[in-house]
Amino acid sequence: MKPTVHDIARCAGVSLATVDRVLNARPGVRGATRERVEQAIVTLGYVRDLAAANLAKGRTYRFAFILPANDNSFMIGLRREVEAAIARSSVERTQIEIIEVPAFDGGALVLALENVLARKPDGVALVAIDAPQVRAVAERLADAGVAVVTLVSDLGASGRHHYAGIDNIAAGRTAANLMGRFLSKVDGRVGLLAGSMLVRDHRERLEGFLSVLSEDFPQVAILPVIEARDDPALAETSIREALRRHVGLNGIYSLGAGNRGLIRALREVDAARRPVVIAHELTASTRKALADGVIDAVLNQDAGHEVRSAIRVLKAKADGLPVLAAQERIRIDIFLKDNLP
Amino acid sequence: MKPTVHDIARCAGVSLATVDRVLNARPGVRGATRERVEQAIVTLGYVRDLAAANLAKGRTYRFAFILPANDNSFMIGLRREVEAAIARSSVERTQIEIIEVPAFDGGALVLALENVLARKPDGVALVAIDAPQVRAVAERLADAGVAVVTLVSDLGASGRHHYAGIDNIAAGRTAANLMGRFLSKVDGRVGLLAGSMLVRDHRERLEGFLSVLSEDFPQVAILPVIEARDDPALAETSIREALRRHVGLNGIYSLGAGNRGLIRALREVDAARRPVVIAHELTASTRKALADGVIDAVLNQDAGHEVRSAIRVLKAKADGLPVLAAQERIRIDIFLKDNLP
DNA sequence: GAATTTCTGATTTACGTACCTCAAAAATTC
DNA sequence: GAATTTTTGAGGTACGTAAATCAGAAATTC
Repeated sequence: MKPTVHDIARCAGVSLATVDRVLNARPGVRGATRERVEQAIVTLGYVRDLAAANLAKGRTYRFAFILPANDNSFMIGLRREVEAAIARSSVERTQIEIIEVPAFDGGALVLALENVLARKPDGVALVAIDAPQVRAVAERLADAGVAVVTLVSDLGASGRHHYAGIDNIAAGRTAANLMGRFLSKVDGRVGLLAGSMLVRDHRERLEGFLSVLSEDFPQVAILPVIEARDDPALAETSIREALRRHVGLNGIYSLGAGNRGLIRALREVDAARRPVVIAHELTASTRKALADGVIDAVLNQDAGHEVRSAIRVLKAKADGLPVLAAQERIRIDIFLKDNLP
Repeated sequence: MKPTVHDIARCAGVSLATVDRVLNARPGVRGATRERVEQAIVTLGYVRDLAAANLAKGRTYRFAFILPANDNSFMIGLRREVEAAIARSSVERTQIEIIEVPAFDGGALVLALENVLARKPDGVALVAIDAPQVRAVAERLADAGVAVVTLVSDLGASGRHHYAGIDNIAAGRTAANLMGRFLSKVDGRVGLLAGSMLVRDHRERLEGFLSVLSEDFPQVAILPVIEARDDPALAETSIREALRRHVGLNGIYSLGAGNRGLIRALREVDAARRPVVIAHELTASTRKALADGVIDAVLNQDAGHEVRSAIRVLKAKADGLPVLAAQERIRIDIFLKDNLP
């Protein structure tokens, strides 16, 4: 039988009230007594029944999710997943608020975090921009006892308790490996389409991609990076132009979001002369492009998993519990046209 | 505020006892009254607080996991994950029993299932062999109110409530896609190494692989399938012989487990003349082979996720709750040497 | 050693649900 | 309409924990 607080009281020879004082770090227990109780807890192997404790406390976890007001499919999907979590909130004892901030705007993010700090929720999840000011506010939040989890894009280990997202260096390296092997011609020329170098995820993908390409596929030439701010229209014109200018362009790695424009530009090219294309995030448009053979591979992060994982971690941090690292690792999904879910 | 049983009682104008009778399907309530209560439940949007209910009931979920007594790394890892779940059982209100049966032995599996049926647990998870007799016992279990979940290898939709494993046809198709694209030579010859055609997962991988290869890469020739019963020693000699006999062999798809033997045989070949190799399950040996360039890609299913998912689903089924399909989808991980976790 | 402060024990209520008993009310049967 | 059965109400206890009160015991201070 699982030991309860009563068993501890009996084992330590103290009353229930004293056990409660020790367990909940309330004052009014002498050091010697406290140790006796802690000893009893260890010897009996007591673990607090979280369900019963939350019931007694009537606890609800208050969390804030700060999301960029981007209108690309991935961010829309991410928001939808947070909304789905809100719909489950009565069952999960959570109370989640979504805060939208302009995309790629460090100042706005800092302001939003400061507003959150004033309300002192149990935890915050944010799609980070890894600027020093952002990190500073994040640290103040952590100091104030608020659990901080970065989502999708990271902040560096110092600024947060946990990162719920993929390893973007590995993603870039994987893209390069696939690109190198899919390019049958040895004299490949590869173009790169990014969102913004302000966010860490894009920078890391680029870094990983370049390092593997130069190490393992030195014969492949790399063209200058095009930054399109995850904007479909901008991406479309840039790619169309690049395709026209660089006639030997036979590979494109799109490491950001907003692939609708890229795909539109690609569809204008003859199937036989289309470059090998690797993109990120499985959305309606990338899925269709993959099925049609316009895109060759999609690296994906599952927004639903990220949101659910972030909530689990926020809860654990709020309760001072450890997180199961293996369970919370967000994986890089690789989709070819044959393993579309 | 979340409505409680008290709110229902007040809203329906009945006593708490009557609400309880309706909620727990106890007899002694007139049809008209029952309807009034059900109406109140709907209008108030009541959802039973599972934590409180389980606390009151002192409930523990009794589950049985039937695993093949295979000694390949994947099955050992799977068992370890179930043991990890057992270690969490006091927190998760579960009581899990592991039952080992000889591998690839339908009769033994049937016997084990019948023993389980006699004890009537809340749920069973099994690595299935999809024989008619196995399906028949599984159906009897389901009829007896036991939740049945297949793990890793499926049984066909009729025999179980849920399948916690990857889509093996898609896995085979994916392997073929990668194989076709990785083989730079157009006149490839591909060898196939399987465990046993008795289990559905191996059959389905083979089916998917062959169909994509013949559709999209018709120039690739396929050699007869080698069945090695997931036995490393058997695999080693078979592959060594195949490599000697078929000098033009430049691709191998290992769709079963027990890759240690395959890898040993491969290491004897000159790096320059090694075939493109795609295998299943990330273990210590396949991981090392991947890092060393002996294997080119590994398709993996995360045993930890499968076990945790199976438990979540068994709980949901035991409580008559729906499962979140998106959350429980087990994904095909594709590992290259650049995205090893 | 008296006064004060600090600990500790005993007891109670509460969270939301399950499950039990007993009596009263209502409906049904004869 | 009396006897019977069925339905309903009222109330309690329990699960494991949190949080509170209040009295008394022990330690500390002067």
